[in-house]
Amino acid sequence: MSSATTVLPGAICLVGPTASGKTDLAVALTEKLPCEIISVDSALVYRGMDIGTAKPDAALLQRAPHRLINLIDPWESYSAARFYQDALREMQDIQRSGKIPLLVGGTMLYFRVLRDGIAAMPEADAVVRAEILDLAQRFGWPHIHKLLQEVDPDSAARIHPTDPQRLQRALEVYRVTGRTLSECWAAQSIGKTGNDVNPHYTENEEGLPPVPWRLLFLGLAPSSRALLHQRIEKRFDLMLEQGLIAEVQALYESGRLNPSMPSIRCVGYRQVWDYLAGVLDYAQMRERGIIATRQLAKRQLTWMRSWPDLHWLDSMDENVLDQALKLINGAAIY
RNA sequence: GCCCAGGUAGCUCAGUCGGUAGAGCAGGGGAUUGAAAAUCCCCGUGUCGGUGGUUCGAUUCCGCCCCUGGGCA
Repeated sequence: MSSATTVLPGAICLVGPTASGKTDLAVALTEKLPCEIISVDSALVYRGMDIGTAKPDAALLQRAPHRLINLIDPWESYSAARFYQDALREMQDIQRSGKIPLLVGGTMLYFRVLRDGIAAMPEADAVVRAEILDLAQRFGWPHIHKLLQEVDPDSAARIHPTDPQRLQRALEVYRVTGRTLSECWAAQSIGKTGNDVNPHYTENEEGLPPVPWRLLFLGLAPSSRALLHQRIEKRFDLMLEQGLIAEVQALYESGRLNPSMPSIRCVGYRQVWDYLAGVLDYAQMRERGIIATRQLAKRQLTWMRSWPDLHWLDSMDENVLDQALKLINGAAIY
């Protein structure tokens, strides 16, 4: 068992809620260890969305390059499965250069997909989604739920009749493949950790397995939630000062975007969009932006609390860097 | 000082033709498989401003008082 474990290459995963200081710690780590950063963030993938996503600026990127940022335009969409393939490719590339991948971010589903793998399913199908959406708008989502119940009762039992995103996806998978979600999942056993999987994995119709890497999870969070909230408020105001509104205005005026798109649903962008559309006044926009960021941080912390083998680091501790190095050395990641 | 409109959950408010009250937001908990910074589910006892009166019973009707906003002087 342990002999199989030792052949696996190691990677460091630094996770934390928004505004916890992940980037600072990651950059500091690159200066102490032979590692390279891979971003694990569903918002940093968008080109032209810099201020509101707290994307590292050019000077910082010069010092510490980040992979998997600025991949797509805001009218496109990314996916967890695409992240898996992109991240694995970058991890292997970093490994070949003799360095350690340092995966940094707060998109916990992406980390989860690396850790557990993902079943073989079709990618998003714009035409089928539009058909389902049209039906939903005419007859309501509970009607979609009934349709799903007829073809995939397992999923219908699991998905709430008012959850548009999951209902749409489940019915989409069935209409495109003729297979139910449960059937797709059954072909792929998930829930194992990457540490236990056979390194000689293959990508096939059974889906993507847990990545054949030993993943060391470091969780960065401030010791008090009040402190994090303070930081979030300050950072949102800083974004406004730095020109968040102008950044969103450019997107608003591009004519290619609307508030139902994933990019415009990002925290901050959604609220400024509503401000530009006259739905919110300035004070409401600011308040809701801050609240939405706090709620995001809370959801991220919830994921982290349930994460097995997560090593906690206090972002307010001045010796955070030493603590992190100690954990990495202790895990003998290289 | 007078007139008007209000004072109900942390906030914004609805409501009770008199039988002690409920939405949204906030907050808490939980889900989470190709949009995840997304999407959804569950959780609501609060001297109904104070005080007297009418009443079997008042947050609801009436009187007085206090507070807030607007108007008139």
